Amino acid sequence: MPAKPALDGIEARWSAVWQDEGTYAFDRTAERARVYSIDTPPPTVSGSLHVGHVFSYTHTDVVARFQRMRGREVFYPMGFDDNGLPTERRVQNYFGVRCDPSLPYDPAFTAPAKPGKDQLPISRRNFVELCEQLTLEDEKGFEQLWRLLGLSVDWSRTYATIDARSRAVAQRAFLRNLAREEAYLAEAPTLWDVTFRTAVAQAELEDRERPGAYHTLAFPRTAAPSGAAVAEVAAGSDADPVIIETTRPELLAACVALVAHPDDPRYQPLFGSTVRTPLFEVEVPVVAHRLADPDKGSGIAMICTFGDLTDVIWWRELRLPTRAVVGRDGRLVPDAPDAITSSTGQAHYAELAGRTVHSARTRIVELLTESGALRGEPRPISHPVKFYEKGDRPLEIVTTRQWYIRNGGRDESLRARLRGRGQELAWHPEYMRVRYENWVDGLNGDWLISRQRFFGVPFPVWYPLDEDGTPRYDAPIIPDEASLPVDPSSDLPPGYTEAQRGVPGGFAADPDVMDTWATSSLTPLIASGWGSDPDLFARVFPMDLRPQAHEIIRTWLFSTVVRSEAEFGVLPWSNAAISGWILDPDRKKMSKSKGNVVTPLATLQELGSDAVRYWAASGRPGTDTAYDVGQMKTGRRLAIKILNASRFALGLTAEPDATETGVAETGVTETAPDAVASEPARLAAAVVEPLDRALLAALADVVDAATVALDGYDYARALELTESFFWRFCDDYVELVKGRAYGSFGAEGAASAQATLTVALSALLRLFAPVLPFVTEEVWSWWQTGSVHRAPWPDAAEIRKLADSGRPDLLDAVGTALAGVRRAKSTAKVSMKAEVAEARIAGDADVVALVGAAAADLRSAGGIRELTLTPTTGDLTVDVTLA
RNA sequence: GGGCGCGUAGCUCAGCGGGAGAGCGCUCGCCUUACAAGCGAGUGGUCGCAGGUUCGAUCCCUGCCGCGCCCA
Repeated sequence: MPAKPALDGIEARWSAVWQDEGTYAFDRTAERARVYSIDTPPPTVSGSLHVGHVFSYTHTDVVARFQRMRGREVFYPMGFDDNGLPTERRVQNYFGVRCDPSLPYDPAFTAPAKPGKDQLPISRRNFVELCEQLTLEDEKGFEQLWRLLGLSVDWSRTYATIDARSRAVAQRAFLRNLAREEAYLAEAPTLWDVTFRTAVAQAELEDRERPGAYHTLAFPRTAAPSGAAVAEVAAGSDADPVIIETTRPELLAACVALVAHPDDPRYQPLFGSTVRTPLFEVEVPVVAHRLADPDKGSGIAMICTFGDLTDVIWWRELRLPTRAVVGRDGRLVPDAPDAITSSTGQAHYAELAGRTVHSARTRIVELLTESGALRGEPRPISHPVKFYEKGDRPLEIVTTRQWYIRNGGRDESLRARLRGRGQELAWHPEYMRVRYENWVDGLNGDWLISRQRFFGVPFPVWYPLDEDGTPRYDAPIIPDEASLPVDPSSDLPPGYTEAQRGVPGGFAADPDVMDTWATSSLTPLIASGWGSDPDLFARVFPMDLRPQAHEIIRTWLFSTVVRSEAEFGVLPWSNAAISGWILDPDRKKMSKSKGNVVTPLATLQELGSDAVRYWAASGRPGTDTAYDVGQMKTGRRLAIKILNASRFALGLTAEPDATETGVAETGVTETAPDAVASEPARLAAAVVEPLDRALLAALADVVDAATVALDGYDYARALELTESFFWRFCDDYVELVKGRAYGSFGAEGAASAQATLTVALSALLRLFAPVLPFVTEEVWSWWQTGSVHRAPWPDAAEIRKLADSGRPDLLDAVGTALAGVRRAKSTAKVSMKAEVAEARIAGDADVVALVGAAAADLRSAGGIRELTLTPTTGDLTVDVTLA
C-alpha cells in the first residue's frame, strides 16, 4: 500500500496487467448456461470516437463486468464497422482519390502523400485497398482508446465488417436467403440518391422540411365519360379544363393519370374520362383512388412515374404505364417518353432533356406560362421532402434492378411474426419497444439491400450471358458455400474460365455490393463464429444482450431480428439495452455536422477513465444526457476518496496503535478474495458491536438493491445506491469508529471495527468495480490476490449473517445525533475537534435506545464528555453545550 | 397528423399516492493522526398550467402549454 495513494498512471498500469493476465479472456469451454454473450455494436470507423461512444460503451461494460462477477463467463467481442459509404467518403477526402470501376488494377499504385487538387481516378481494387489501409489505422486508434477507457473486451475476438470472415458470413446468409426465396431480384421503382448514384432503403430515409411551391396547371378535357351527362353538374361544362396543383411541374412529361378520391363529389363525374397534358399533349385518364387527399390542393393530383412513393402505389395498384423521365444522374433523360407523339410535345420535351430536375423546373414553368397552362403564380410552401440520411439532394425514384430481402413489408404473416419478436425481446428501457413496433407497422416494402457502390460485400452471384451478351437475371450462378467469400468480379463461377467473362455465351458478375446493414444485421453470427466455429456458436448464440442507440432501432436492431428469424426462427438476443444520446451543454445533440463534438482522449487523460466512466454510468438507460465535466470531476473525487478511505481501513492493521499492540494480531491482514465466504466463523466472532452490525445490515440492503438494479440493467441506480452508502460509510461510520478502531476501547472493540471495515471495504470495492475498474483494482491489489474483476459479486446473505441482529436504522439514529453535535460546533465556528461538555439527546424511546447502543463511539467521535439520553416522544433532538 | 419521452432548487438530475431530495453552485466555518483536489454546517423549489379521482397527489386520470425524439 503506497503512503500517498494517487490515481496517476493507473489506467496504463492496469490495462497492461489485464492484457497480460488475460483477465477478460473468454473461456470457450464454459457451458452454455454460464455464458453471457454481448453483441457489441461495431463503431463506424470513419474518423474518431467521440464522447457519445464513451458514454454508451461504458454502459455495456458495466453490465459485462457485473455479469462476470456474478459468475457468468462473459463473451464480449469488439467489431469495427468499416464497410460502406462513410469509409468511401473518408478515403476520397483523405487521399484525394475516387473510384472508377472501369480502370484496371494497378499493383504498383501508392496513394498520394496529400490530396491533390482534383480527385485521382483509381481502380476499384486499388480503392478498396486504400479503404482497408485507412480503416486499419483507425481501428488501432479505436482499440487504444477503448483500452484506456477500460472496456473489458476480449481483444483477441475482434472483427471488422469488411474482413474475410464477415464477407463469408454475409454471403452465406444471403445465399441461404436466396435458396429459401427470402432474397430476390426485382426491377422496380427504387428510391435513388442522385449524388451517390445508388439505391437506398426505406430505413435510410429521412424527411426534411424544404421550400417548394404549388403550381396550378390546367389540363384540357378530351372526352366525356361514357353515357355520363353528369359531368356538367359538378365539374362545369366540358369545355372547362381540369385544374390540378403540383409541386413538381418538371415531371409533367411523366404524367400517366390524374387521380382523385372515389368519394369526392367534385370529381366523380370525371372518373373514366380523359384529359390532355399541357405542353406534351398526352391523353391520360382520370382515375379514383382512396389515397388521393380531397383536402390537398384542388383535391385532384397528377400521377407521374415517379414523383413520390404514393405515385408508386398508384402506378402499381391502378396498373398505369411507365413514362420515366428522371435518370440515374438526376437529369431528365435524353429521349422523350414514347407516349409523347406530337411534334409540339416532342419539341417541348427537347427543351428539358439533359437538364437537372431543378433546372428543368425553372424552364417548364416558363413554357407553361407561355402556353397559358399555368394559372396564377406559383404559391410557395414548406413541405417534407425525402432525403437519403447521408445525402444532400432530394431522392428521386428510378426504376432499377435490385436485390431485396423479405422483411414483412409486403407479407402480413411475416410482419406479425417479426412484431411478435419485438414483444418477446426484453427492452431496457421498456418504452423503446414502441419504436420497433412503429417501424414494423409502417413498413411499405421489402428491404432493398443492393447498393451501386464499391467498398462493400459483393453479391456472390454471376449471370450467364446469352448469345446477345444479355445477362439472364432469372438464372443466377452461385458459388459453393465452401468457397466463400468470393469476389465475383475477379473469381470465376463454377465451370467457367476467365476468357468467358463478359462475352456472349459466357458470364458476367453482379456489379453491386450489399448495403452496410445487410452485413451489420449479422453481427451476432459474425462474432460467434457461425459457419466456421460450430462449437463456439453453440455456446454463445442466441446472445444475451444487444446494446445500441435508439436511432438505429429501425435499421440495425430490426434487420438483425429479420435475419435471425429467417435463418433460425429465434430472437438473436434476449435483451436490448438502448442508450440515449449525448447532448452538448446547450442540450443540442452532439454530432459531427453540428460541429459540437467533444473528443474524449484529452478528458480521459486529464480526469482519468474512472471519472469519465462515472459520468457515463450516471446517465439513466435510454435517457439523453448532457456532457457534464462537473459530473466527471465528482467521479474523480469519488475515486480519490476510495483510495483514501481504503488507506485508512487497511492501514489500521499495518500500523497498530502503539498502546494497543494486541490489536494487530487480531486484525485482518491476510484476507482471501472473498473475505466473508472464506472465513465466516472468524469474522462472525469478531463483529460484536451494535454499530458495526448496523453498518453491515445496511450494507447488505445496499447489495441487494444494487444487485436488483443491475439485473434490470439499471446501472445508474446501482451506482447511486452504492455511492450514497459509501459517503455515509466515510462521513459517519468511519468517523464514529475511528477511535475504537485505533484501540481506544480495547482489543475486542477494535477487532470488531476492523473486521467490519474490512468486510465493508471488500464489498464496496466490488460494488464499485463495474463502474470504476481502475481505482477498485488498484486498491484490491493492496491486500488481495487476483483481480477484483474476477472476484465474486458481494453476497448480501453472507454479510447479513455477520450483521446478525444489527439494525440499519441504528446508523441513521447515531448519524442524526452526530450531525446535531457537528451543527453546534459549526454554528459556534469552532473546530470539529472541540470538546463538548454535555450533549443531551431526546426522542422516541426506541430511537434513543439505538443511539445508546453506540454511545461510546458517539462520545469518542463528538468529543463529548457527558452524554445524556432521554426517552420522550417525537423526532430526535440534540442539545449541545460546548466546553 | 399519429406515437413515445421529458418539463422538480441557479445548473445537471433522482424520487413517482402520505415527510420535497442528491451532486454541483453559492454562503459561513474548520489544519480533524485516510483524504485541504479535504471536512462540517447552511442557503435555495405553490415539483409546467388547469381540472378530476382520493381522507390525502410532485406521483394516478383528462385536457392544455413548452421541449425533444420516432413515424407518416
